[in-house]
Amino acid sequence: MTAPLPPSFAQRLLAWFDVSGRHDLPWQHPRTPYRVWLSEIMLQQTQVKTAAPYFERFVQRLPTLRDLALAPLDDVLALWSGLGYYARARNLHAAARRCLEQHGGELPRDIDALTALPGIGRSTAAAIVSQAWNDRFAILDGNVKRVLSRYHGVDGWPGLPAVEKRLWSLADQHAADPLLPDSRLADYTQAQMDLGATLCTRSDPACVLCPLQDDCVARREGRVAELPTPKPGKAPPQKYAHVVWAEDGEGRILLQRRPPTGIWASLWTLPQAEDEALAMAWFERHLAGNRAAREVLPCIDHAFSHYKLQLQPLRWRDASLRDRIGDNDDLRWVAREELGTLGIPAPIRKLLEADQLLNRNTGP
DNA sequence: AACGCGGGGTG
DNA sequence: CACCCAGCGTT
Repeated sequence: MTAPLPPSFAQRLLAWFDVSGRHDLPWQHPRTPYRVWLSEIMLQQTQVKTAAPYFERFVQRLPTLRDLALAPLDDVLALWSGLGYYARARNLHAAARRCLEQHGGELPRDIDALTALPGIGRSTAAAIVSQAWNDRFAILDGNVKRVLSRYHGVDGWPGLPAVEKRLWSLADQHAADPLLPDSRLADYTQAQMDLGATLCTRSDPACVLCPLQDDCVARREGRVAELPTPKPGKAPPQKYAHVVWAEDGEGRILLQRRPPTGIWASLWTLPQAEDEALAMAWFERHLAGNRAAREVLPCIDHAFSHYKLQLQPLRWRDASLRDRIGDNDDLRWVAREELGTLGIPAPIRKLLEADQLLNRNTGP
């Protein structure tokens, strides 16, 4: 069971809408089922400013559902040209023809019959019946997802099924508010979209003007900029490398300073090679000791913002630098006690210090 | 569950 | 340039 919602969500939204909502959108005058339907289709993934001129031209050329159904598809596509997502136009045309055949030339008022028409999903069907007939159905478009994510502090990308389910549940609860009058479902639907489009915008929302600011969870917790959770980016590429862990007879570790730019710039780390062969070659080039006497340690996984790195440590004990390559500024033996005084990448430090801990606990 | 569709706006 | 926008249908 969830706690009862503040009963004033819809009321405050409506009071705000009466004063500050958008009342002059082309499809509001007159607000007929056909015009509402057409506007909702045009506004799928398309902003009002972009769609408005297309809407005006479309209804001037095809003023009724019957005109649309009887028009050649090519005419409809021509009116759509430049709007994008042309499947919307094909679906619109097909749906109009089906209305002519199956629904007496009218758009059905039944939500399931609407959803069965091509191009009309759950949210669009709800937007149509609520705006055209004041029927009590919740919408959940991008605007409402953003408003509800912030207002209720819902974490997670709204595209995730579990998150979307939660948002639908919240939208349904608000629409069921008994303080939301039967006569005002059209305005309530429009008010949510107006709030999302004009105040509760994706970036830099105008919270000080928002009618919901007093009990908005994101506002209270300072998480307005973090919600809704952005769509996860493409999986970062996985990269691999080997690191050479060489110790001398006294247990000191050979560390190398990274170049001044790039990842881990100027930090001290284990010498790194792109693959096993290059790691072996690095050992051969710089170190004297039994090349074959290496330990293959468990891999280390580390995530950067733009890629993931898996490191394969190879360890040699009792190694020494070849005579002709002595200590220099970028390569040095470091005693375990010194590790704390150097800048070392977290995963490398963890690797080295885990070993130190192990030696202390189980060593002779 | 993931993807394609698309032109336009935005940081 | 990458990402997002009054989503939906397909795979």
